[in-house]
Amino acid sequence: MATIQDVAKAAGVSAMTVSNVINGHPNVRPATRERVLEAVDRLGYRVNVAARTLRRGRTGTIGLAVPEINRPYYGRLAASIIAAAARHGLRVSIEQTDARRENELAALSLSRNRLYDGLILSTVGMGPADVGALDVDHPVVILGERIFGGPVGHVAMPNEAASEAATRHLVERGCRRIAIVCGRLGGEADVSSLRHAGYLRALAAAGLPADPELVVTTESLTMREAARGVRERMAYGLGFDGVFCVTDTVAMGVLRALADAGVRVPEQVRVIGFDNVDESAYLVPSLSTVDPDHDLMAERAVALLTARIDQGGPGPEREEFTGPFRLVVRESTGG
Amino acid sequence: MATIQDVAKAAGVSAMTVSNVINGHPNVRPATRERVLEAVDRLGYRVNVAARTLRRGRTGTIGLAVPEINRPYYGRLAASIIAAAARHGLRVSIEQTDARRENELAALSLSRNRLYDGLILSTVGMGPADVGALDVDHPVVILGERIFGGPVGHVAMPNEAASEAATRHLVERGCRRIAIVCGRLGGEADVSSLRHAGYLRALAAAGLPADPELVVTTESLTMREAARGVRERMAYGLGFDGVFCVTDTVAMGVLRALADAGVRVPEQVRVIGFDNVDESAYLVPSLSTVDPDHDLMAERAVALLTARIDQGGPGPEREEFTGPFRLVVRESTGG
DNA sequence: CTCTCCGTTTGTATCGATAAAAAGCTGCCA
DNA sequence: TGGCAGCTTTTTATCGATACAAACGGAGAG
Repeated sequence: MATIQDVAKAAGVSAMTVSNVINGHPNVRPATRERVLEAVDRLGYRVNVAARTLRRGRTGTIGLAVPEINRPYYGRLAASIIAAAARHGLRVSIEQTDARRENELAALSLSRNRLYDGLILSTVGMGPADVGALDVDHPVVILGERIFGGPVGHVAMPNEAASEAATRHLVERGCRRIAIVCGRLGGEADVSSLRHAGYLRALAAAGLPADPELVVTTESLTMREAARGVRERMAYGLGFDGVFCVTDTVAMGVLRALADAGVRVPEQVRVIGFDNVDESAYLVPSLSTVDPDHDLMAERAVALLTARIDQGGPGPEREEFTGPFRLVVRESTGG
Repeated sequence: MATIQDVAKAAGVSAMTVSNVINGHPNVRPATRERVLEAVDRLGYRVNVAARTLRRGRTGTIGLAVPEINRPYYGRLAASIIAAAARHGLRVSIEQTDARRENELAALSLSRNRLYDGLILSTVGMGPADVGALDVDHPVVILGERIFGGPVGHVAMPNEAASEAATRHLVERGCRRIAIVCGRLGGEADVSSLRHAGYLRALAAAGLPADPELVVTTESLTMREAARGVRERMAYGLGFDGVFCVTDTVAMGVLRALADAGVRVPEQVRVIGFDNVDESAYLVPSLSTVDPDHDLMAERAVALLTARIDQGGPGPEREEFTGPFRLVVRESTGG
């Protein structure tokens, strides 16, 4: 594989001149540039990114750590982030954490290896006890909830407001006993707790009682667990006429469980989700949901990160951005 | 940020000894190892991957280029590949090509920048004219179809056989006018053409005529295009009682279009897909499909790639692996 | 005809880690 | 006590690109 030295020799110039040409520096005579480019072409020279990285101290790559890329929401997110990063001239390397605390911590420390210029992390498993890990000395942006401190950027969804709007929509469509399907409620600032809070607010605003029996908690936010949770709940009879699902993936599990029980949607039960993944519009019935503008969130996350990268350190203080949302009404709530 | 030199100084040893400790080399006295580890810990030392890469000539990262990570099949694939790569001690960097030829070519040349030790590429846009681009001098594994030459590894699905089995399944369930929804048929070895061939074989074996009107081709294999294609076809009346969809994503679009037209599945029309993505089991009706064992394919792709990486060059000759498949029968074919 | 000045080019040092080879050290045996 | 074998540790050189400063060369001024 040709090096910059080889090119220099072939073009009859010094390595520095080749470097200057490659990097588009001014003050290179056109004739020289020509000669160098011709040699680059002839030898099929490609810059060695490792060497450049070592010298410059930048890798040109950012890390993205998500629980599992194989979930519609994270796939959607990753696609947007890769596109946004490309606009900033950065590549994206993906780590899967399986939503496990130790893997999230490992991702944080990996980015300390200078493997990435910065890290975008979707925390799910870490808790307040890990606040120390967020006291980082390199650029980090947390995507999602469970933030607790440290000099990191933070991009969040409008969880409470959007959940309240989604639940209110069910109320407006005539639902009186509205269930919520969510993950475990730890009382912390995780996705389920925040969205649960919005759900409660909507109930209160409508003057509806908050029946604990209508809160279905699952081990994880997967289709399988959601379906299982709803089936168990229905074993005691259909006690609800509306369901707010904390994610669209959860909603898919719920729709399946309702279908298995012969419950018609939206006639008997109305269902609404959260995320507006691509599949939601094509389900039968199509799924009403909250659309959080993934592209904007991704763009902001990358922008917050590049700002921190450009200023060299982790960034001095905490920065936050909460995205907008839009209710998308479809068949599952009587569209 | 502390370097290996700083650690060496702090521990009162040479940099080499620190390196030996870090890399778990034998012949380091336990007491020394202790001292070094203590210093590493105290200074918060992390190895600089760029420097290591420069010296070793390996990056420890492989590239994965797919059309769009935000499609269930590619998400599923990426998840498996990331897991498989992790088992081989490798990280994965993802590029999105948007199924466009020039981006696929760019991915091939990027991997030449020594950014990756090797590349796994899902070709969709490239054609036989680009055979020259595959005459690579570094490790490459092509995933999927449209292979045409060059010293690359190749992992393929059992397209024809599985498509034939899927179509035969429809025949066995009593379908007599079976449609296929696929992408453009260029006559080349792309996914649509191969699966279309399997479909034709099954029809021939069953003594059914191959009616060109039953071939619905779409611009791209997305839910949107598939739904559009089926709607257009049905504008002239429902002329089929079974549909073989070349991917599950296509099937989702088809199911939606059928629902819009008030056609009942499987009573009036039976539908089968290909890929067995996670969502398929939860659709209503749940989708019969072909399960190609993604984990195995991913493991093989990574194994082919690491073999090529370990032997230094692109690898001498062409290697192929075609996975197994399994028919998964669910509600959409009368399960 | 010589001297500056400025645009261009080059030499040198360096980023941090590690392979390979050389040098130190121990302990053991003759 | 000398010498050797075998473990440990250090020295040296290098991976390839680039920042910086110094050197070069040609044009125009005096």
